Amino acid sequence: MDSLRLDDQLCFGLYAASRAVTSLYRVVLEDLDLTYPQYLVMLALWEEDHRQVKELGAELSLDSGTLSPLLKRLEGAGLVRRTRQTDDERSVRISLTPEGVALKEKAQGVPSVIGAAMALDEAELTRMRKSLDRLTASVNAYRDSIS
Amino acid sequence: MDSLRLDDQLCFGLYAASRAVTSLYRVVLEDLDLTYPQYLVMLALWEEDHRQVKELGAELSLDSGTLSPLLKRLEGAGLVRRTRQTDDERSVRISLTPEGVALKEKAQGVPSVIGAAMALDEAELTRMRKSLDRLTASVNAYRDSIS
DNA sequence: CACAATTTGATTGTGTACAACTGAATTTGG
DNA sequence: CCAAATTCAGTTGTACACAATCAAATTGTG
Repeated sequence: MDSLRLDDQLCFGLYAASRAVTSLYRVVLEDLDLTYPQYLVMLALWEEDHRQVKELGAELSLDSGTLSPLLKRLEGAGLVRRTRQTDDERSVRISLTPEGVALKEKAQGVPSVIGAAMALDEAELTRMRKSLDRLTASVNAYRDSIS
Repeated sequence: MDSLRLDDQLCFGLYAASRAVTSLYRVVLEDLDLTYPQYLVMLALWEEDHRQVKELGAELSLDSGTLSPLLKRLEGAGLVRRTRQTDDERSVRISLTPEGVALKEKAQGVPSVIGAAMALDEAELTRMRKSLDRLTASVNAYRDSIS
């Protein structure tokens, strides 16, 4: 299993599955004019509004190089507002606009469509999620240990 | 399980795991001066040399918009050659240079490092790969059916 | 043969990802 | 109290992804 031929069965599977899911979201989110990463940010804000860029980055494992332009696009679309915090001028607070809050209604149908497309039963879904979480943790720990 | 809160547990897990694995490859492939997608192309060519762009695209599910610039970078690095086919001037044949062939030796150690980092036993690895493959197939089929 | 449809790769434009760096603001150690 | 270190967001540069479009070459059909 250490050959260059079989090596990537899992890694490539992961890479392919991730792109497939993203491309499904592309179609499903077309109505909302959101990309998948933008949708993730909106999910985080619907969950808890008024977050620092840093907090969003920690939750989604994305850095400012990705989030800054993404948040500007969401601001351009009128979904969020970016305001400097008064007590700490370094940090920027991201808040939903009324339009951003309202978009949550339109997003209600998304999960069930995605769920239907995945066609996995509850047990397999749970098992997979756990495996993925452990995989991410292992891989990140290993990467940090060697670099 | 259809709430916006829980929706993305699996999808986000997939997204996060895929990025984590790619970031591990970034470190591991540093020595070879390859990105992960470039490594995938090299794997495909080590497996079978002299392939059309179209064939590589089919194997990796990547289109020419991704592959054309990527292959030019590999050509710039001296790893592959791009030649127009004489019998069909539309198609471009990608061939490994001696340097490209030689790089395979340096890549021998990659799979075991990745395998160690993932820390999954054989059974879980197999189960996960199968789940991912089925997931990809379901999701792609569903996407095609609605768009 | 003519010519419309298809195939193939390239190009353009948008949007992530992420490393590396910058600059301003804040915190901390002495 | 103040210089050094740290934090935070933003910017720059490189490299995917992928939709849309294009041009050239080939193929199928009448």
